[in-house]
Amino acid sequence: MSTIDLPQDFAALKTLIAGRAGVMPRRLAQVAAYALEHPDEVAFGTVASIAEHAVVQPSTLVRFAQSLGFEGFSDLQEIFRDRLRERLPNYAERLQNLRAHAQSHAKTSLIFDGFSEASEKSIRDLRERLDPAMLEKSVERLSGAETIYLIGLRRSYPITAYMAYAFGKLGVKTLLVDARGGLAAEEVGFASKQDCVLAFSFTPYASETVALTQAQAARGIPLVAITDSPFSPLANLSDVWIEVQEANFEGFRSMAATLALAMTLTVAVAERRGKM
Amino acid sequence: MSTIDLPQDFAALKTLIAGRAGVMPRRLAQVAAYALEHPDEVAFGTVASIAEHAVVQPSTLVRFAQSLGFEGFSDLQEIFRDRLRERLPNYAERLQNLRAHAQSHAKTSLIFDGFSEASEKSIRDLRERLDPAMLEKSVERLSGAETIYLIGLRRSYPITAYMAYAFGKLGVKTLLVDARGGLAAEEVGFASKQDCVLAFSFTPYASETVALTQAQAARGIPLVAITDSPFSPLANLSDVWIEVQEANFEGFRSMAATLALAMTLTVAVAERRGKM
DNA sequence: TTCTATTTAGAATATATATTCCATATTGAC
DNA sequence: GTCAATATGGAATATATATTCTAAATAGAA
Repeated sequence: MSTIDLPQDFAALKTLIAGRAGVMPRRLAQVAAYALEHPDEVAFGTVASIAEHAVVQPSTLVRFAQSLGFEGFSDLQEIFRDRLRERLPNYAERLQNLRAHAQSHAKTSLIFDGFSEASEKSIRDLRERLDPAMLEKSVERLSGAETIYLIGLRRSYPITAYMAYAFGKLGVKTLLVDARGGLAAEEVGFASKQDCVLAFSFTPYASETVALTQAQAARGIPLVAITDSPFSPLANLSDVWIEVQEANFEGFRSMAATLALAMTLTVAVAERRGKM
Repeated sequence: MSTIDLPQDFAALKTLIAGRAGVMPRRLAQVAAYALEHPDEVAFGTVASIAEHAVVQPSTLVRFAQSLGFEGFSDLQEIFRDRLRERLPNYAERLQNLRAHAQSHAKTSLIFDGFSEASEKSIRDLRERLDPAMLEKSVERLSGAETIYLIGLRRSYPITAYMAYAFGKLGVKTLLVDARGGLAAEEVGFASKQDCVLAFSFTPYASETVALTQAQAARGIPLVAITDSPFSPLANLSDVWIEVQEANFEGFRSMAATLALAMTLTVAVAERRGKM
């Protein structure tokens, strides 16, 4: 059996197994049925534990994997694990798959696919993980502010730039702190305790963002932080902070989840303001 | 340490780790940060492989787990595995819960839901509609340029700001045309036929973007346009243009699809450049 | 039925993996 | 600075795990 037509993802594996369902020896068919019915067990279990559940011998699992063309059971198990971790195949793997299936697509489309998937995954993850109470607290704090100071550099700058624009249209007073004129520290220095700082920073945390935010926190200016880990230098500066982790493709992190969150904050704050 | 207060699920684990983030020894903090950032790797990896990725010794992982009260690393790993097990089958359920929960509790969560769905829909739509041939042409034209002039104002400014940042990191020469100093027309006037203009504009097309782009097209500068309709004033300025329609929530259009496209162009152009 | 080709069970083995241990390094209090 | 307490690196070890192997069982063809 050649290595070329090995299934690379769960869908392909299912197809392969379904195609052979009729001509499989009894015990192998038993394994196949169990595997498709309990994919989680297969992903996490050991050969021994899975064999026990499927009521076969451990060696049967190995033979099953080999009969599908895998070298051993571990290779087959990887497919089940990838399914759970929703691993986005990287560019090189995509190209390989493409060649294997001889479909003629454009290379750039693959890259677009990758970024689309990263965006979708990021949003899905944040939907599951976002803490509604903390979101509410953020909106409350921001809507209480006279002026919102937006701090975000490098990768986070597009986010704050968007918010400055949208808040502007909605009549919420903001100050976009950028490092352009080298006056960032002076600008944000005008913030008072009636204002609020909204800071964005992600690994590797831009030192200027961290320094500016720390300085304001030390002065007792209310702060809302958006960052990617409890270990972020922004996380321990404020009791109100939101964790956002973006998936990446080829090392380029999506911004889709952060942007959706930014839009949410913008609209929610404007709406609450309007009611007061 | 007693066994009683051991975290039983991922959320509790995160809380526990976040609480100790400040008072953790260096290497243990390093493990904690890695674990929260790459929960999938921790779920599936071996002590050796995880240690390698986190750049610590295998024994550090065991000590980390023990410092949290677990008997060994394997017990801790179970929490990470449970997290993945729960997710896939219950996803639809969780979404429903989120909606139900949001309705009773927090209005802001509903807004976030709305923006998430708009983002997901936008990306899905673009994946279906994007013409690979036109995408390829865009990459070709952009990668042939000496300098890429990025034009995008208002809602499109975050996109061009992102591209300017990412292109910069990748060593591709760009000029971000913004209206800050009122010098946009002069800046973009330096463009030559060896360069390329990449313009973004969506309804209602910002007059300045349209004017700047028209002027350059009239001078014969190569142009790639990203816009939202064949009737856009940008669409008939260039034979190379891409249509992107974003879904909106409460009148606020998503930017997820445009951003995924922008990332694609950035990476594809940089890659093609690298090969020449 | 009889014979042959497959398939299977289970033990044996080789490999991978988590954990422990201890000498060395680092940190923090005085 | 000095000392004690704590943390770390890396080798050693015990354990778990996948895989292989062989005799026995089963199925299929004549």
